[in-house]
Amino acid sequence: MGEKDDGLGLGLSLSLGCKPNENESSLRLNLMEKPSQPMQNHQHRTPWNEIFQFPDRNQDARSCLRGIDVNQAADFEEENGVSSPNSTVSSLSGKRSEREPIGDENEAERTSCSHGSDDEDGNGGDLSRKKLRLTKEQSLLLEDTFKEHNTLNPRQKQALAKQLNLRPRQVEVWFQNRRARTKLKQTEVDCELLKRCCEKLTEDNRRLQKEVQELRALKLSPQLYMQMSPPTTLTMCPSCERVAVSSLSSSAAAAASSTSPANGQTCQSGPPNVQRPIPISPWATLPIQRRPLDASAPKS
DNA sequence: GAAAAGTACCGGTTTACGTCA
DNA sequence: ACTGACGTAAACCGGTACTTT
Repeated sequence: MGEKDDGLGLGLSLSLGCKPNENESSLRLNLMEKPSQPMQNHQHRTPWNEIFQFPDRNQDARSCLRGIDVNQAADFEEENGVSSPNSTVSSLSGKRSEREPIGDENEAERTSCSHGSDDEDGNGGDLSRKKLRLTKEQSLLLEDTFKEHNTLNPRQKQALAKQLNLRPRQVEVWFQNRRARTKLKQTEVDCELLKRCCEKLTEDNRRLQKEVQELRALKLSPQLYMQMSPPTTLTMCPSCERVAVSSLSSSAAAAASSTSPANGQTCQSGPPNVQRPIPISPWATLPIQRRPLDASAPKS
């Protein structure tokens, strides 16, 4: 895979020239569950109990939907091989089922859904996997835990599973799916943002192309060319090719006459010629036409 | 250091379930 | 009441990356 963006950390940097404070910015939804806390890359996993500690350990004081002290609860599960990703109901799954300890599933078998009875631990006679919808309370607790941290270490998984009356594998799957959902949502938002940026750039491009066309047309008709109001976009010194400011006012034109002399003069770094203002057209600083539009133009 | 095993995660897919017309 | 389409979410599969032995 390589990128290992770990779901929420979608690093789509949308720096396509969109101004950061434009409307697009407000479009960006805060789908990152923990934006200030980068998702733990599983290559450098930090033990959850180091970075995810609930401040209040008094569980009785909280609702059951808030803040499991997994470090305490995990003690109950300590004896079970913690980190085995238990497969679930499917007896058809091959390699995962092989390493699934069957014994500890009995308790969590009932997922407080009405279908729990025919679950048969996934190894019974029913070959079809039964999908057990989580209850509202289970989902709430899972969501709450996910907001605290979107990955679980084995201990946390065990404890959460214990609290939820689920299998650890179910908790693991839920977290995986939840990360995938979050990433998908973030991707959708990013796509929308990119789309807007693209539309804006397309519009800018269209406008600039139109302006270029107008300028080319005007250059072919010198009379109009001299009477034209200055261009709204960039101008350039013909010799040094330095870009001047846009629209030339009279004073700016005078300044431009001193810094960007027309008629083949270069803008030498000398004292500006203030005594002899050169009457130039506002187009005097047009960019050099390196590729003549009309190669058959008179050369004199 | 190389190889194998174990583990955790991810993307993609399958499938059960709930809803609605 | 039944049914089929559809969306959602639970579960699975194969692969990758990393650690441990």
